[in-house]
Amino acid sequence: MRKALQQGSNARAERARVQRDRILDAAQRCFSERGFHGASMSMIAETAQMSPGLIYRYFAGKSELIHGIVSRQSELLADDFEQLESGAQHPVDGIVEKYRECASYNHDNQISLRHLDATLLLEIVAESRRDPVIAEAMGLLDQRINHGLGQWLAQSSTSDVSPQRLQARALILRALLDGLKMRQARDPDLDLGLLREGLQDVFPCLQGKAA
Amino acid sequence: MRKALQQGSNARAERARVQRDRILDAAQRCFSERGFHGASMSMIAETAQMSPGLIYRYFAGKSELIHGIVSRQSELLADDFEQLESGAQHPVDGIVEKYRECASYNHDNQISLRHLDATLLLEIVAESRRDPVIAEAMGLLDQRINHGLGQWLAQSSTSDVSPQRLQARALILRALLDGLKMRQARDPDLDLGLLREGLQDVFPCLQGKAA
Amino acid sequence: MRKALQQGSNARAERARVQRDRILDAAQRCFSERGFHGASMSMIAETAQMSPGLIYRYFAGKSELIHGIVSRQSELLADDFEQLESGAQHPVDGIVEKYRECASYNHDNQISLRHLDATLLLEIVAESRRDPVIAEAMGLLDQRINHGLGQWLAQSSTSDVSPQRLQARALILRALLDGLKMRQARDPDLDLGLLREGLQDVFPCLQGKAA
Amino acid sequence: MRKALQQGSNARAERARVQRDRILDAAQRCFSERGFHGASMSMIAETAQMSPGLIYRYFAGKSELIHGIVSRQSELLADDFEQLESGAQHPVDGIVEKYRECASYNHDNQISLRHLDATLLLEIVAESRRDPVIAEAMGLLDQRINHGLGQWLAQSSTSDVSPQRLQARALILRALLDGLKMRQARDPDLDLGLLREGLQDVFPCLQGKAA
DNA sequence: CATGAATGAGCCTTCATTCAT
DNA sequence: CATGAATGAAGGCTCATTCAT
Repeated sequence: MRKALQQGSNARAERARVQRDRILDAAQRCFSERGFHGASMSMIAETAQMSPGLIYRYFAGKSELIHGIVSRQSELLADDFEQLESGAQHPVDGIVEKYRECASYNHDNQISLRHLDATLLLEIVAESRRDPVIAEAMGLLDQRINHGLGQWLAQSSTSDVSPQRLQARALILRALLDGLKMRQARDPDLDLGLLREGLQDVFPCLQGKAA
Repeated sequence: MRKALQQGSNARAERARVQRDRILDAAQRCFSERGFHGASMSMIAETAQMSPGLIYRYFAGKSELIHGIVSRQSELLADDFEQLESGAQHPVDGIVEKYRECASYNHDNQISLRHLDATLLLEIVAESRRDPVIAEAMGLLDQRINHGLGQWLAQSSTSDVSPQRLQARALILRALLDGLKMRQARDPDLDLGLLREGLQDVFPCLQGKAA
Repeated sequence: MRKALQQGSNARAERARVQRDRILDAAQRCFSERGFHGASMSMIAETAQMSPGLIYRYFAGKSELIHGIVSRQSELLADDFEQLESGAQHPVDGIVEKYRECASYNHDNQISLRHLDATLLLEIVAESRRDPVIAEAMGLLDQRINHGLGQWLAQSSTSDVSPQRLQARALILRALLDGLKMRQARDPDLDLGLLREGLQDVFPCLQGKAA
Repeated sequence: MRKALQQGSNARAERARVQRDRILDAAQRCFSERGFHGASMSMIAETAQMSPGLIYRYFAGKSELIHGIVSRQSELLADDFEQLESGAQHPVDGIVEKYRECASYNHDNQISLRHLDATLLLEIVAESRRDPVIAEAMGLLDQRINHGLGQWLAQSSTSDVSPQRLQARALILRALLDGLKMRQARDPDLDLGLLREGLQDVFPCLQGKAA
């Protein structure tokens, strides 16, 4: 009896997870295409093939959708850092490759749910300044990225670099990456060769191998 | 008679200029506080102490307000590049100083009309993907910044750097600067010392003096 | 199960039909009283006892309301022509009677939804010159009337009348009828006796029995 | 001295007349092109090459413009009836010719100030039901037309036709003419040959020569 | 759990009219 | 007489959210 109940409960929870994901997929797609303010709840509902009302059973409101999207993205991030830290790929190659991935989707007007559309990201950051719900999600994402970046810098730098300097470089690297994302939003067809060349110039510095 | 007419015309033109500026001031303030979609035309009108209808005598619509704001900012940019190119200040100091200026306003919840609020900038970039009017304004701004940055890099690098490498570095520098702006939006109280330290690490590379 | 679903679907469709009709009724009433531009959507919504937003679930915009009104009227037209063609009533009597019906409502400041208020019709025709949605509706109405009139003239004329002459007479008859409607808008209390007398004078010509 | 004053007064009155006419010309043009509600006072002012405010020195409001247009038209009418009554032209030819005149302007998207655009006329009639100012002007126009039509019918009919019958025929003729105008609004490119043929069929009846 | 009809506040924009100059 | 900047009410329409079914 207990088992049956638990099974029922599990099944229910599983179903909820599936529904939430379906909604987030639709939301991310719509937000990417039309922007946070441009995409309506009904449009998202339609994309998710459900009624508008049902969304509110799983999310408290529109902002929560962003929250959900950012949180989900947060988890995907682990993979990227794993690869970076594994050293299997040169960091420059890693960044260029990642950039190419995001941009290609953007360019083909397809949307990859694995990456946050550059424009959407900007909107989210902007919105996070005014919406505490979104701010919370972004805070978490920020923390993870900082942690991951810090970790990698620590391992890839020589051991005589002071922790503060490490932090400083993390800050710069972070800014560089964010700025690249912003550029992606402005002109999606950036010359990848140029990007690689530029990165190769600065990376030694960031790893302290140029001093 | 002619003189009187011309005076009248001048006075009219002057008044128009004043009104336009008053509106743009109000708009920039409102957009910074509530976002492009969050600030309503009547709110802007109220801030500018005029009727909503009057705004439309000077601007064709809401997007044109952004256009106006960006264009105004575009002009202020010249000063920044002048200072950068004059070499009177080390670029790292210039950037840190500029950053401090923007951030301080941001932090005090005041708004400086001399600087584009970081959050607003993100929104503008995001919106520019969908709104041709805003896109045009941003295109112009982009061009100016790229030109300015290119110029400075060319003059501050050794002469044996290939044009393509110069371009690559401009790209990276641009991204770095953009990313810093983005960071400003995320966490306004950044440690300026850390920022300086980080910049000092990478700038030699960007100027080709680290190879 | 299937049956239940179908019932649900039917009920929904039925409700939609009812709502659409309720809106059209309200719109026709408001347009008749205040004109197309004088009647606001909220006024119509209030008359229909619903919120303004709901109207847009059933009609894409204000013009579509006119479209709906005209289409509805279009269907009622069939009855009129049936009676005309049945020959149960002399055409002159039919026209006078129809005129009396419309005018009486008009005169009592009541509005009959079964007849298009003369003033409203004029507005619709005028608006159809500028609004494609309305133009389409009027085009359909025109076609039906022309067809009906043509049919009746063909059957009530002697067989030796050329098709072109038939067309010419249809044109004149149509103009006469339209003009009567226009007169109705100008001075609603027209002497019906006079009208009958006048019609009796010209009808023989239109049927070719006066040559 | 008196003379000078009077001259001044005359000149002033003359100037006023010119200004009024200039405004009415612009208004008629704008109304014809965009409709009563679609043409704004500023648009009319611009067309008349003056400031919006100045219009209000000569006309109390938008409705008065219609009033002025209709009144002016009223005077032009005399010529038409004069020609009709002179008998220099067969009435059928006269009507067809008049129709052609109006339609040709309509069709070429030019606007003749000598004729009321068909669409505008419909709007005016519709508006006259709600606006007393316009109603008054239309009342006058109606009266003149009725008088003119009555006069002509009386002179062109045989003397044994009763006055009531004359009235009845005037009513029908009026409706026919109005309806033709309405048709002009609906489909501007009407076959003139067809029109003439149709008119030739009914005119004998209207003149009582077919009974 | 799911639906989707319904709400109603609020948005951007227009425009007839006024009035200080 | 003339200007045109300024007003402010109103209009059409959208959409996040709720709730009866």
